[in-house]
Amino acid sequence: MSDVGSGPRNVGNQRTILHVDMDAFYVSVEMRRHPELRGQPVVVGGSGSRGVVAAANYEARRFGVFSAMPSSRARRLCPHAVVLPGDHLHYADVSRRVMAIFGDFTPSVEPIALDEAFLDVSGSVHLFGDGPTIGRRIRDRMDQELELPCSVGVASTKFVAKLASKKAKPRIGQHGIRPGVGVFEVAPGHELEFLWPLPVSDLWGVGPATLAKLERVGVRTVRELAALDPGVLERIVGQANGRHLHDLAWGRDHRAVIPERDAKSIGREETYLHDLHDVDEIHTELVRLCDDVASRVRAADGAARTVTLKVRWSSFETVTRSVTPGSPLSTGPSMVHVLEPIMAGLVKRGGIRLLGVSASGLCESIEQLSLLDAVGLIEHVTSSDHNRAWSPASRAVDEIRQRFGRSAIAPGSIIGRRSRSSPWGPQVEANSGEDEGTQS
DNA sequence: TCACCAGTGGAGGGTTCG
DNA sequence: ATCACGAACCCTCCACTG
Repeated sequence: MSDVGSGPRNVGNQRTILHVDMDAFYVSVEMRRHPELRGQPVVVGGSGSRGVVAAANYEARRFGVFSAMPSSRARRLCPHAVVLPGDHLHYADVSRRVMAIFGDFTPSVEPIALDEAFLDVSGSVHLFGDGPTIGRRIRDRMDQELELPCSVGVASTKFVAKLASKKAKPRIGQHGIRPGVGVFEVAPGHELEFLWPLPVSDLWGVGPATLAKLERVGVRTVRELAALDPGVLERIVGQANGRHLHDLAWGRDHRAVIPERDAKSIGREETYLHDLHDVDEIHTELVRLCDDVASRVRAADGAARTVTLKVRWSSFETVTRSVTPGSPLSTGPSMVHVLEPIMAGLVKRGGIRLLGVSASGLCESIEQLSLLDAVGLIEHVTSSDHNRAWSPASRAVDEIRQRFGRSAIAPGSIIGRRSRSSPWGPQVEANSGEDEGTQS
């Protein structure tokens, strides 16, 4: 209990980091379009039995409904809640305007999700005022220009700023919803005072598995974690995680706000409303997923060194199988070609609940089919031959889609079928007449 | 030829986050 | 007591190389 909170240190090169988090973002966006829903419990998310809640407003949270909760459970807890399917494209559009407002205060904006970002405003304080002042100005603009509430955390490090924004949020009390303070600052030098009473589960990187390991050695608060010998901690939770957590418990976090970073993997997975049994149908889904992943890989001007297949059976057992062929892939057919044999070995094990394809080891694309390669194609078809053979066609597909929309062209085997899924699980079948009406 | 070692990279699984 | 999806990162095992 010695030097905690003994005043600011190292003020000279102190950074000022903001963490801005929109309150119940998806629901708040929906409220602008449906003012009549104000005051009612509203949930955005998958409506089918296999979906989850993407966002719940505070009225719904009073009934114990939270994001990531299975929709079936949410319905039990709050049967009268209004459930909206969610409109990801619209949220992404609003998110761009949110990020644009952040950009007016600093060029150093690191989006974490559609509704959340870190801002390094160290260089902006002489223009707009100190951290809390900038936080208040951001909240005002969100309110005036977008009618969206948000909470702001201010601190000298990213992870303390993130915890601070949580403190600023509205809360569910015994007497209903209590508004939050909106902006919460942890002043430089007061980090440990703020951190140590918190439960370890509040730390970034402590999920259910790590929490269980820490509880086994009697660690429940950040203070207790800080007191643990670093070597012991590393043995408990692994080297990288141990070092990281020990640093966080002592308020050390040197990670910079990074405005843009290249994606390291691109993937797509889908949980089906009904388990897949039919081999042809499974093949069709594989083609669709590969087509989707490959086109996004090409959109990033890249190719994938490794492709991974993920299968979840109805038993919920899940496996991944990855392949790294001789040369990088950027076309759907070439990905199907390398994954098909693996798929064939897995289909026999019963109904399939989920299929996924992901591309990793992304690198710059390699181009063109040479005459020699074309001759070689006849002899033995490798995945790279496959890839080069399909490259020109794939680029043509990209152009058509760019001009006429995503659904204008598709591999022959998947024409007439389309995904019934959303990012929050399969929807109920009712609206299968006119979905995908979001092409503009 | 054998044993050992260090480094590397793929594969497969797990954890975490929003 | 049956829970999505997309992405990042970590760990462990293993094969290969020198």
